[in-house]
Amino acid sequence: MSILGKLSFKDQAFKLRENAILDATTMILKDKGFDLMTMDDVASAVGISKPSLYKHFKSKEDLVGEAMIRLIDGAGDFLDQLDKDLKPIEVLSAMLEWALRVRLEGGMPFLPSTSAHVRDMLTRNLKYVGRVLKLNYQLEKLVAKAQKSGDLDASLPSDVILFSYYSRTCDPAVEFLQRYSKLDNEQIIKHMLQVCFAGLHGPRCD
Amino acid sequence: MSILGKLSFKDQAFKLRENAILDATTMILKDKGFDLMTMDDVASAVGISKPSLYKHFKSKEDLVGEAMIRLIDGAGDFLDQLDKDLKPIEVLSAMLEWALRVRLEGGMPFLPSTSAHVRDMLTRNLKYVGRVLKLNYQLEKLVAKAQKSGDLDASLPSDVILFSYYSRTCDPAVEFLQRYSKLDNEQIIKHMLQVCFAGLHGPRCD
DNA sequence: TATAAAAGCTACTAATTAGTAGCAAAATAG
DNA sequence: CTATTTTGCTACTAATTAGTAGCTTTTATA
Repeated sequence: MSILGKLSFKDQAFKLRENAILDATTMILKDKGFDLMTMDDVASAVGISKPSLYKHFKSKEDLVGEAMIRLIDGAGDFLDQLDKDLKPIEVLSAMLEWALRVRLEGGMPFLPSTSAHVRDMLTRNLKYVGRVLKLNYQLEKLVAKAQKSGDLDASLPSDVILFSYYSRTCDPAVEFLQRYSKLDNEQIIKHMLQVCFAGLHGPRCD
Repeated sequence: MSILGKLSFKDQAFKLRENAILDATTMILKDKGFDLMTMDDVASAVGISKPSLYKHFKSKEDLVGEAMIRLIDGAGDFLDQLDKDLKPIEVLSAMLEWALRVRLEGGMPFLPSTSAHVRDMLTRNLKYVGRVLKLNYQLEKLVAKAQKSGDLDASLPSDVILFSYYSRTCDPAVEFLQRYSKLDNEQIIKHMLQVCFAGLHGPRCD
Protein backbone atom coordinates (compact mmCIF):
# COMPACT_ATOMS: atom_id res chain seq x y z
CA MET A 1 0.00 0.00 0.00
CA SER A 2 2.27 2.84 1.16
CA ILE A 3 5.82 3.30 -0.04
CA LEU A 4 6.99 1.98 3.30
CA GLY A 5 4.41 -0.80 3.43
CA LYS A 6 6.46 -2.50 6.12
CA LEU A 7 4.58 -0.67 8.85
CA SER A 8 2.79 -3.11 11.08
CA PHE A 9 -0.84 -2.52 11.97
CA LYS A 10 0.32 -1.30 15.35
CA ASP A 11 2.69 1.20 13.80
CA GLN A 12 0.00 2.39 11.43
CA ALA A 13 -2.34 2.94 14.33
CA PHE A 14 0.44 4.79 16.11
CA LYS A 15 0.92 7.07 13.12
CA LEU A 16 -2.81 7.66 12.87
CA ARG A 17 -3.04 8.68 16.46
CA GLU A 18 -0.05 10.95 16.07
CA ASN A 19 -1.97 12.77 13.37
CA ALA A 20 -5.05 13.00 15.56
CA ILE A 21 -2.90 14.54 18.27
CA LEU A 22 -1.48 17.11 15.86
CA ASP A 23 -4.99 17.93 14.62
CA ALA A 24 -6.19 18.52 18.17
CA THR A 25 -3.10 20.55 18.99
CA THR A 26 -3.64 22.78 15.97
CA MET A 27 -7.25 23.44 16.91
CA ILE A 28 -6.50 24.16 20.55
CA LEU A 29 -3.55 26.36 19.63
CA LYS A 30 -5.82 28.31 17.36
CA ASP A 31 -8.25 29.31 20.01
CA LYS A 32 -6.25 29.31 23.23
CA GLY A 33 -2.73 30.07 22.07
CA PHE A 34 0.43 28.40 23.32
CA ASP A 35 0.49 29.63 26.88
CA LEU A 36 -3.05 28.60 27.68
CA MET A 37 -3.01 25.29 25.88
CA THR A 38 -2.41 22.52 28.42
CA MET A 39 -1.22 19.03 27.74
CA ASP A 40 -4.35 17.82 29.53
CA ASP A 41 -6.44 19.75 26.99
CA VAL A 42 -4.73 17.97 24.15
CA ALA A 43 -4.85 14.53 25.75
CA SER A 44 -8.53 14.77 26.55
CA ALA A 45 -9.40 16.19 23.12
CA VAL A 46 -7.80 13.11 21.58
CA GLY A 47 -9.29 10.82 24.21
CA ILE A 48 -6.05 9.51 25.67
CA SER A 49 -4.18 10.15 28.89
CA LYS A 50 -1.33 12.54 29.35
CA PRO A 51 1.35 9.85 29.75
CA SER A 52 0.20 8.32 26.46
CA LEU A 53 0.58 11.70 24.85
CA TYR A 54 4.14 11.81 26.12
CA LYS A 55 4.80 8.51 24.35
CA HIS A 56 4.44 10.47 21.11
CA PHE A 57 5.96 13.85 21.95
CA LYS A 58 8.60 14.39 24.55
CA SER A 59 7.46 17.86 25.64
CA LYS A 60 4.93 20.60 25.01
CA GLU A 61 7.51 22.50 22.97
CA ASP A 62 8.19 19.45 20.86
CA LEU A 63 4.48 18.88 20.25
CA VAL A 64 3.83 22.46 19.20
CA GLY A 65 6.97 22.46 17.06
CA GLU A 66 5.75 19.39 15.18
CA ALA A 67 2.32 20.94 14.69
CA MET A 68 3.89 24.07 13.20
CA ILE A 69 6.17 21.98 11.01
CA ARG A 70 3.19 20.10 9.64
CA LEU A 71 1.55 23.42 8.76
CA ILE A 72 4.64 24.67 6.95
CA ASP A 73 4.96 21.38 5.13
CA GLY A 74 1.35 21.78 4.03
CA ALA A 75 2.22 25.17 2.58
CA GLY A 76 5.31 23.75 0.88
CA ASP A 77 3.32 20.88 -0.63
CA PHE A 78 0.71 23.29 -1.90
CA LEU A 79 3.40 25.47 -3.47
CA ASP A 80 5.08 22.49 -5.14
CA GLN A 81 1.92 21.20 -6.78
CA LEU A 82 0.92 24.55 -8.28
CA ASP A 83 0.96 24.87 -12.05
CA LYS A 84 4.50 25.72 -13.11
CA ASP A 85 3.21 28.12 -15.77
CA LEU A 86 1.65 30.55 -13.30
CA LYS A 87 3.18 34.00 -13.03
CA PRO A 88 4.98 34.68 -9.72
CA ILE A 89 2.24 37.08 -8.64
CA GLU A 90 -0.35 34.40 -9.33
CA VAL A 91 1.58 31.91 -7.23
CA LEU A 92 1.79 34.39 -4.35
CA SER A 93 -1.89 35.12 -4.62
CA ALA A 94 -2.80 31.42 -4.72
CA MET A 95 -0.65 30.71 -1.64
CA LEU A 96 -2.25 33.49 0.34
CA GLU A 97 -5.68 32.33 -0.75
CA TRP A 98 -4.82 28.81 0.37
CA ALA A 99 -3.56 30.01 3.76
CA LEU A 100 -6.67 32.10 4.36
CA ARG A 101 -8.92 29.20 3.44
CA VAL A 102 -7.09 26.84 5.78
CA ARG A 103 -7.47 29.38 8.56
CA LEU A 104 -11.15 30.03 7.92
CA GLU A 105 -11.79 26.32 8.06
CA GLY A 106 -10.22 26.20 11.51
CA GLY A 107 -6.88 24.75 10.57
CA MET A 108 -4.15 27.27 11.19
CA PRO A 109 -3.16 28.69 14.53
CA PHE A 110 -1.81 32.17 14.90
CA LEU A 111 1.76 32.39 13.83
CA PRO A 112 4.91 32.96 15.92
CA SER A 113 5.08 36.72 15.74
CA THR A 114 2.41 36.91 18.40
CA SER A 115 4.57 36.28 21.43
CA ALA A 116 8.27 36.53 22.12
CA HIS A 117 8.08 33.33 24.12
CA VAL A 118 6.68 31.28 21.26
CA ARG A 119 8.98 32.91 18.73
CA ASP A 120 12.04 32.08 20.81
CA MET A 121 10.88 28.53 21.30
CA LEU A 122 10.44 28.00 17.58
CA THR A 123 13.74 29.69 16.83
CA ARG A 124 15.43 27.05 18.96
CA ASN A 125 13.70 24.31 16.96
CA LEU A 126 16.20 23.64 14.18
CA LYS A 127 13.88 21.37 12.24
CA TYR A 128 11.26 24.10 12.17
CA VAL A 129 13.74 26.83 11.31
CA GLY A 130 14.99 24.74 8.40
CA ARG A 131 11.53 24.45 6.93
CA VAL A 132 10.83 28.14 7.38
CA LEU A 133 14.07 29.13 5.70
CA LYS A 134 13.39 26.89 2.74
CA LEU A 135 9.88 28.24 2.22
CA ASN A 136 11.09 31.78 2.79
CA TYR A 137 13.75 31.31 0.11
CA GLN A 138 11.15 30.22 -2.43
CA LEU A 139 8.88 33.16 -1.59
CA GLU A 140 11.75 35.66 -1.73
CA LYS A 141 12.47 34.58 -5.29
CA LEU A 142 8.82 34.93 -6.25
CA VAL A 143 8.65 38.42 -4.78
CA ALA A 144 11.81 39.49 -6.61
CA LYS A 145 10.45 38.24 -9.93
CA ALA A 146 7.08 39.87 -9.38
CA GLN A 147 8.76 43.16 -8.57
CA LYS A 148 10.85 42.93 -11.73
CA SER A 149 7.78 42.31 -13.89
CA GLY A 150 5.92 45.20 -12.27
CA ASP A 151 3.24 43.05 -10.64
CA LEU A 152 4.49 44.07 -7.20
CA ASP A 153 5.56 47.60 -6.33
CA ALA A 154 9.24 47.81 -7.29
CA SER A 155 9.71 50.97 -5.27
CA LEU A 156 9.18 49.10 -1.99
CA PRO A 157 12.05 47.24 -0.29
CA SER A 158 11.47 43.53 -0.82
CA ASP A 159 11.60 42.99 2.98
CA VAL A 160 8.58 45.19 3.37
CA ILE A 161 6.65 43.24 0.77
CA LEU A 162 7.63 39.85 2.12
CA PHE A 163 6.88 40.61 5.77
CA SER A 164 3.62 42.32 4.87
CA TYR A 165 2.70 39.30 2.80
CA TYR A 166 3.39 36.95 5.74
CA SER A 167 1.37 39.17 8.03
CA ARG A 168 -1.66 38.84 5.79
CA THR A 169 -1.68 35.08 6.32
CA CYS A 170 -2.33 35.70 10.01
CA ASP A 171 -4.24 38.97 9.74
CA PRO A 172 -6.66 39.26 12.68
CA ALA A 173 -9.14 41.03 10.39
CA VAL A 174 -10.04 37.55 9.17
CA GLU A 175 -11.31 36.43 12.57
CA PHE A 176 -13.07 39.74 13.12
CA LEU A 177 -14.89 39.45 9.82
CA GLN A 178 -15.80 35.84 10.49
CA ARG A 179 -17.17 36.77 13.88
CA TYR A 180 -18.79 40.14 13.36
CA SER A 181 -19.66 40.52 9.68
CA LYS A 182 -22.21 38.74 7.56
CA LEU A 183 -19.71 37.82 4.88
CA ASP A 184 -19.20 34.14 4.09
CA ASN A 185 -15.77 32.57 3.94
CA GLU A 186 -15.30 32.95 0.20
CA GLN A 187 -16.25 36.62 0.29
CA ILE A 188 -13.82 37.19 3.13
CA ILE A 189 -11.04 35.56 1.15
CA LYS A 190 -11.81 37.62 -1.96
CA HIS A 191 -11.80 40.90 -0.04
CA MET A 192 -8.67 40.08 1.95
CA LEU A 193 -6.78 39.32 -1.25
CA GLN A 194 -7.95 42.56 -2.78
CA VAL A 195 -6.93 44.59 0.26
CA CYS A 196 -3.55 42.88 0.35
CA PHE A 197 -2.62 43.60 -3.24
CA ALA A 198 -4.64 46.71 -4.13
CA GLY A 199 -4.78 48.34 -0.68
CA LEU A 200 -7.61 50.23 0.95
CA HIS A 201 -7.66 52.91 -1.72
CA GLY A 202 -8.52 50.33 -4.32
CA PRO A 203 -7.06 50.34 -7.83
CA ARG A 204 -6.85 53.84 -9.32
CA CYS A 205 -4.69 56.23 -11.34
CA ASP A 206 -3.01 59.25 -9.83
CA MET B 1 -1.73 74.08 38.61
CA SER B 2 -4.07 71.30 37.52
CA ILE B 3 -7.80 71.76 37.12
CA LEU B 4 -8.24 69.74 40.28
CA GLY B 5 -5.46 71.47 42.19
CA LYS B 6 -6.85 70.09 45.41
CA LEU B 7 -4.68 67.02 45.15
CA SER B 8 -2.34 66.80 48.12
CA PHE B 9 1.31 66.04 47.57
CA LYS B 10 0.61 62.50 48.68
CA ASP B 11 -2.16 62.08 46.14
CA GLN B 12 0.01 63.54 43.41
CA ALA B 13 2.75 61.06 44.24
CA PHE B 14 0.16 58.29 44.18
CA LYS B 15 -1.00 59.37 40.74
CA LEU B 16 2.59 59.57 39.52
CA ARG B 17 3.29 56.07 40.66
CA GLU B 18 0.12 54.84 39.06
CA ASN B 19 1.40 56.18 35.77
CA ALA B 20 4.78 54.54 36.29
CA ILE B 21 2.97 51.24 36.89
CA LEU B 22 0.98 51.63 33.69
CA ASP B 23 4.14 52.48 31.76
CA ALA B 24 5.85 49.36 33.04
CA THR B 25 2.77 47.26 32.34
CA THR B 26 2.61 48.50 28.77
CA MET B 27 6.25 47.67 28.16
CA ILE B 28 6.06 44.22 29.70
CA LEU B 29 2.81 43.44 27.88
CA LYS B 30 4.51 44.41 24.67
CA ASP B 31 7.24 41.88 24.92
CA LYS B 32 5.81 39.07 27.02
CA GLY B 33 2.09 39.27 26.35
CA PHE B 34 -0.66 38.93 28.92
CA ASP B 35 -0.23 35.30 29.90
CA LEU B 36 3.47 35.54 30.62
CA MET B 37 3.42 38.91 32.31
CA THR B 38 3.50 38.35 36.07
CA MET B 39 2.51 40.81 38.74
CA ASP B 40 5.98 40.30 40.22
CA ASP B 41 7.45 41.44 36.89
CA VAL B 42 5.46 44.65 37.04
CA ALA B 43 6.14 45.30 40.71
CA SER B 44 9.87 44.84 40.37
CA ALA B 45 10.02 46.91 37.17
CA VAL B 46 8.47 49.79 39.11
CA GLY B 47 10.57 49.06 42.19
CA ILE B 48 7.73 48.33 44.59
CA SER B 49 6.38 45.16 46.15
CA LYS B 50 3.44 43.17 44.92
CA PRO B 51 1.10 44.15 47.77
CA SER B 52 1.82 47.81 47.02
CA LEU B 53 0.89 47.18 43.41
CA TYR B 54 -2.41 45.75 44.60
CA LYS B 55 -3.07 49.03 46.45
CA HIS B 56 -3.41 50.59 42.99
CA PHE B 57 -5.05 47.85 40.95
CA LYS B 58 -7.26 45.18 42.37
CA SER B 59 -6.26 42.42 39.94
CA LYS B 60 -4.13 41.61 36.96
CA GLU B 61 -7.14 41.95 34.70
CA ASP B 62 -7.90 45.37 36.15
CA LEU B 63 -4.31 46.50 35.66
CA VAL B 64 -4.16 45.40 32.05
CA GLY B 65 -7.60 46.86 31.39
CA GLU B 66 -6.45 50.25 32.66
CA ALA B 67 -3.30 50.08 30.56
CA MET B 68 -5.37 49.38 27.46
CA ILE B 69 -7.79 52.16 28.33
CA ARG B 70 -4.93 54.61 28.62
CA LEU B 71 -3.77 53.58 25.14
CA ILE B 72 -7.21 54.09 23.65
CA ASP B 73 -7.55 57.43 25.39
CA GLY B 74 -4.23 58.43 23.86
CA ALA B 75 -5.63 57.59 20.44
CA GLY B 76 -8.83 59.52 21.18
CA ASP B 77 -6.87 62.56 22.36
CA PHE B 78 -4.74 62.47 19.25
CA LEU B 79 -7.82 62.27 17.06
CA ASP B 80 -9.49 65.18 18.85
CA GLN B 81 -6.57 67.55 18.46
CA LEU B 82 -6.13 66.93 14.74
CA ASP B 83 -6.83 69.82 12.41
CA LYS B 84 -10.56 69.88 11.72
CA ASP B 85 -9.95 70.80 8.08
CA LEU B 86 -8.21 67.57 7.19
CA LYS B 87 -9.97 65.24 4.78
CA PRO B 88 -11.24 61.98 6.36
CA ILE B 89 -8.59 59.98 4.54
CA GLU B 90 -5.91 62.30 5.91
CA VAL B 91 -7.24 61.83 9.42
CA LEU B 92 -7.17 58.04 9.03
CA SER B 93 -3.67 58.18 7.66
CA ALA B 94 -2.48 60.45 10.47
CA MET B 95 -4.01 58.16 13.10
CA LEU B 96 -2.33 55.08 11.68
CA GLU B 97 0.95 56.95 11.44
CA TRP B 98 0.60 57.97 15.07
CA ALA B 99 -0.17 54.40 16.18
CA LEU B 100 2.80 52.99 14.29
CA ARG B 101 5.11 55.59 15.76
CA VAL B 102 3.90 54.86 19.29
CA ARG B 103 4.52 51.17 18.71
CA LEU B 104 7.97 51.64 17.20
CA GLU B 105 8.94 53.70 20.21
CA GLY B 106 7.99 50.81 22.47
CA GLY B 107 4.66 52.08 23.67
CA MET B 108 1.89 49.90 22.41
CA PRO B 109 1.38 46.25 23.25
CA PHE B 110 -0.16 43.83 20.84
CA LEU B 111 -3.87 44.28 20.66
CA PRO B 112 -6.68 41.97 21.86
CA SER B 113 -7.21 39.96 18.73
CA THR B 114 -4.16 37.92 19.61
CA SER B 115 -5.73 35.61 22.14
CA ALA B 116 -9.28 34.57 22.94
CA HIS B 117 -8.46 34.79 26.63
CA VAL B 118 -7.40 38.42 26.48
CA ARG B 119 -10.23 39.36 24.14
CA ASP B 120 -12.81 37.86 26.49
CA MET B 121 -11.25 39.58 29.45
CA LEU B 122 -11.41 42.97 27.76
CA THR B 123 -14.93 42.33 26.52
CA ARG B 124 -16.00 41.94 30.14
CA ASN B 125 -14.39 45.28 30.99
CA LEU B 126 -17.24 47.73 30.42
CA LYS B 127 -15.10 50.84 30.81
CA TYR B 128 -12.78 49.55 28.10
CA VAL B 129 -15.61 48.47 25.81
CA GLY B 130 -17.16 51.92 26.13
CA ARG B 131 -13.97 53.63 24.98
CA VAL B 132 -13.53 51.22 22.11
CA LEU B 133 -17.09 51.72 20.92
CA LYS B 134 -16.72 55.48 20.99
CA LEU B 135 -13.48 55.45 19.02
CA ASN B 136 -14.89 52.86 16.66
CA TYR B 137 -17.90 55.08 16.01
CA GLN B 138 -15.68 58.00 15.06
CA LEU B 139 -13.57 55.86 12.75
CA GLU B 140 -16.62 54.30 11.11
CA LYS B 141 -17.85 57.75 10.15
CA LEU B 142 -14.45 58.67 8.73
CA VAL B 143 -14.34 55.49 6.65
CA ALA B 144 -17.84 56.09 5.30
CA LYS B 145 -16.96 59.63 4.26
CA ALA B 146 -13.70 58.56 2.66
CA GLN B 147 -15.50 55.85 0.72
CA LYS B 148 -18.05 58.38 -0.51
CA SER B 149 -15.37 60.77 -1.69
CA GLY B 150 -13.52 57.98 -3.47
CA ASP B 151 -10.42 58.12 -1.27
CA LEU B 152 -11.16 54.61 0.01
CA ASP B 153 -12.38 51.78 -2.20
CA ALA B 154 -16.17 52.12 -2.28
CA SER B 155 -16.57 48.61 -3.67
CA LEU B 156 -15.32 47.06 -0.40
CA PRO B 157 -17.70 46.48 2.53
CA SER B 158 -16.89 49.07 5.18
CA ASP B 159 -16.32 46.27 7.73
CA VAL B 160 -13.49 44.97 5.65
CA ILE B 161 -11.86 48.37 5.46
CA LEU B 162 -12.30 49.12 9.15
CA PHE B 163 -11.02 45.76 10.42
CA SER B 164 -8.12 45.81 7.97
CA TYR B 165 -7.29 49.32 9.13
CA TYR B 166 -7.28 48.19 12.78
CA SER B 167 -5.11 45.23 11.91
CA ARG B 168 -2.49 47.52 10.44
CA THR B 169 -2.04 49.24 13.78
CA CYS B 170 -0.82 45.93 15.21
CA ASP B 171 0.71 44.44 12.08
CA PRO B 172 3.56 42.09 13.05
CA ALA B 173 5.44 43.18 9.93
CA VAL B 174 6.45 46.24 11.94
CA GLU B 175 8.35 44.19 14.51
CA PHE B 176 9.87 42.02 11.83
CA LEU B 177 11.14 45.05 9.93
CA GLN B 178 12.46 46.65 13.09
CA ARG B 179 14.30 43.45 13.97
CA TYR B 180 15.50 42.09 10.67
CA SER B 181 15.69 44.96 8.17
CA LYS B 182 18.01 47.94 8.01
CA LEU B 183 15.18 50.44 7.72
CA ASP B 184 14.87 53.13 10.37
CA ASN B 185 11.62 53.85 12.15
CA GLU B 186 10.51 56.66 9.85
CA GLN B 187 11.12 54.56 6.76
CA ILE B 188 9.17 51.70 8.26
CA ILE B 189 6.24 54.02 8.96
CA LYS B 190 6.30 55.43 5.45
CA HIS B 191 6.31 51.99 3.83
CA MET B 192 3.64 50.56 6.13
CA LEU B 193 1.32 53.45 5.28
CA GLN B 194 1.94 52.95 1.62
CA VAL B 195 1.25 49.22 1.81
CA CYS B 196 -1.90 49.83 3.81
CA PHE B 197 -3.47 52.26 1.39
CA ALA B 198 -1.91 51.39 -1.96
CA GLY B 199 -1.34 47.66 -1.40
CA LEU B 200 1.56 45.49 -2.51
CA HIS B 201 0.92 46.14 -6.20
CA GLY B 202 1.51 49.82 -5.68
CA PRO B 203 -0.51 52.54 -7.38
CA ARG B 204 -1.31 51.74 -11.01
CA CYS B 205 -3.99 51.79 -13.71
CA ASP B 206 -5.65 48.68 -15.09
C1' DT C 1 -5.40 -21.59 30.54
C1' DA C 2 -0.84 -19.63 32.02
C1' DT C 3 2.79 -16.36 30.99
C1' DA C 4 4.99 -12.54 29.02
C1' DA C 5 4.86 -8.15 27.07
C1' DA C 6 2.95 -4.01 25.83
C1' DA C 7 -0.22 -0.14 26.33
C1' DG C 8 -2.52 2.95 29.04
C1' DC C 9 -3.87 4.95 33.16
C1' DT C 10 -4.29 7.09 38.04
C1' DA C 11 -2.18 9.66 41.09
C1' DC C 12 1.65 11.93 42.20
C1' DT C 13 5.87 15.98 42.14
C1' DA C 14 7.76 20.22 41.66
C1' DA C 15 7.46 24.65 39.97
C1' DT C 16 5.08 28.78 39.05
C1' DT C 17 2.17 32.62 40.19
C1' DA C 18 -2.25 35.43 41.49
C1' DG C 19 -3.59 37.21 45.42
C1' DT C 20 -3.34 38.11 50.89
C1' DA C 21 -2.36 38.14 56.01
C1' DG C 22 -0.18 40.29 59.10
C1' DC C 23 4.16 42.45 60.58
C1' DA C 24 7.75 46.42 60.44
C1' DA C 25 9.13 50.93 59.61
C1' DA C 26 8.34 55.55 58.91
C1' DA C 27 5.92 59.63 59.24
C1' DT C 28 2.72 62.64 61.70
C1' DA C 29 0.41 64.46 65.64
C1' DG C 30 -0.15 65.37 70.52
C1' DC D 1 9.07 61.56 73.59
C1' DT D 2 4.89 58.68 72.93
C1' DA D 3 0.79 57.35 70.31
C1' DT D 4 -1.43 56.81 66.01
C1' DT D 5 -1.76 56.28 61.34
C1' DT D 6 -0.06 55.26 57.04
C1' DT D 7 2.93 52.87 53.92
C1' DG D 8 5.29 48.99 52.38
C1' DC D 9 7.09 44.59 52.86
C1' DT D 10 8.13 39.48 53.74
C1' DA D 11 6.30 35.34 53.66
C1' DC D 12 2.57 32.79 53.05
C1' DT D 13 -1.94 30.15 50.36
C1' DA D 14 -4.21 27.98 46.94
C1' DA D 15 -4.52 26.88 42.30
C1' DT D 16 -2.64 25.45 38.07
C1' DT D 17 0.07 22.54 35.13
C1' DA D 18 4.38 20.22 32.86
C1' DG D 19 6.16 16.09 33.38
C1' DT D 20 6.66 11.07 35.72
C1' DA D 21 6.49 6.74 38.72
C1' DG D 22 4.66 2.76 38.88
C1' DC D 23 0.40 -0.01 38.82
C1' DT D 24 -3.41 -2.25 35.99
C1' DT D 25 -5.44 -3.92 32.09
C1' DT D 26 -5.30 -5.81 27.74
C1' DT D 27 -3.31 -8.43 24.15
C1' DA D 28 -0.42 -11.95 22.24
C1' DT D 29 1.67 -16.33 22.65
C1' DA D 30 2.43 -21.03 23.85
